Amino acid sequence: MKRNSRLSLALHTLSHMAGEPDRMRTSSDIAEHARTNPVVVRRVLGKLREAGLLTSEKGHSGGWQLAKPASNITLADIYLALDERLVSAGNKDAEPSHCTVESGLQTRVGEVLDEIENSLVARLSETTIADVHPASCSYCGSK
Amino acid sequence: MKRNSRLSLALHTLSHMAGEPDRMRTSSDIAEHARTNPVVVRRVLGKLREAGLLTSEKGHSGGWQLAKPASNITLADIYLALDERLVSAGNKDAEPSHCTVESGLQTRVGEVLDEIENSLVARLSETTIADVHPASCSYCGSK
DNA sequence: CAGTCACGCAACTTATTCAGTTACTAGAAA
DNA sequence: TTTCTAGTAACTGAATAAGTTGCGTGACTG
Repeated sequence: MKRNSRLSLALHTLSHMAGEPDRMRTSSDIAEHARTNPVVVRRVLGKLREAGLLTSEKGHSGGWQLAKPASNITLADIYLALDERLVSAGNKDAEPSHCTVESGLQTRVGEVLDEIENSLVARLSETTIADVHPASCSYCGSK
Repeated sequence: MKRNSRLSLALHTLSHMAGEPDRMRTSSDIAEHARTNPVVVRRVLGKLREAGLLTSEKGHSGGWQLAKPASNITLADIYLALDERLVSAGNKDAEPSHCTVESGLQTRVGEVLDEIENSLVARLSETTIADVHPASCSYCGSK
């Protein structure tokens, strides 16, 4: 795959699920649709389950389902569940610099990036899975 | 270094320059402050020069300078100059899917990610280098 | 003019990340 | 008991990007 594939895969899968919330999907089904591998799917969806967005069941007729209505799942939920930090890179080691100006500036740059990161999450929280795949979707026979 | 290092390096360097706009800085100076390599610095700053944010001069007393006032350089300018696409991953190959629902959904997911990307750039355009390193910076003797 | 300094650039090396893959275990239903 | 599915660990391979080396080019200096 390519960059941002986790977020893209999650978004894709959950949007699919939003179309038929009652259907149980196996990781193989999902992987086939997303053109990837069942293990990769389980890895990504596992994070979403930990965050309470999905449920999974083992055994016959097992698989994955949304844990709550699509309109209650925002892109921020997904983003945070995946531990993505696209902008601020999670305030690294930050070994203190020799120079005071340097140190102060490093801190300031980190602050600014954090602010941007927060803005991004705020923006993501304004869109739900239901917005990505509206009930009026012309491709789905609404069942 | 680590992830997002280009954006971080650029931000750091330009903020530094904002403190003393008239000073000519060599890539070695900058690399030392940023704890990295002169060639890496030139690679990143070269992109910013292409975008008209910086100027560079060869030879004795050569180096790098801001091409315009710090308050006229936004984070979006930097972000775009670096060709970063943190969110939308730049609408890849997109081989058409067999399935109509699939294809429509892929398109839709791409649209959503593009919208988020645009929001991010809009947010970045609200902050300038001067905001990152204000003239009132307590660390710098304002000269 | 010769020497030095700095950018420009290409090529290579190294480290990291992550998707992909294989193989196995555990649990639930038929 | 068989089968189907998730869960997980371990490994592989590709891609990305930083780091490094070396050399060319242009500009200032003495």
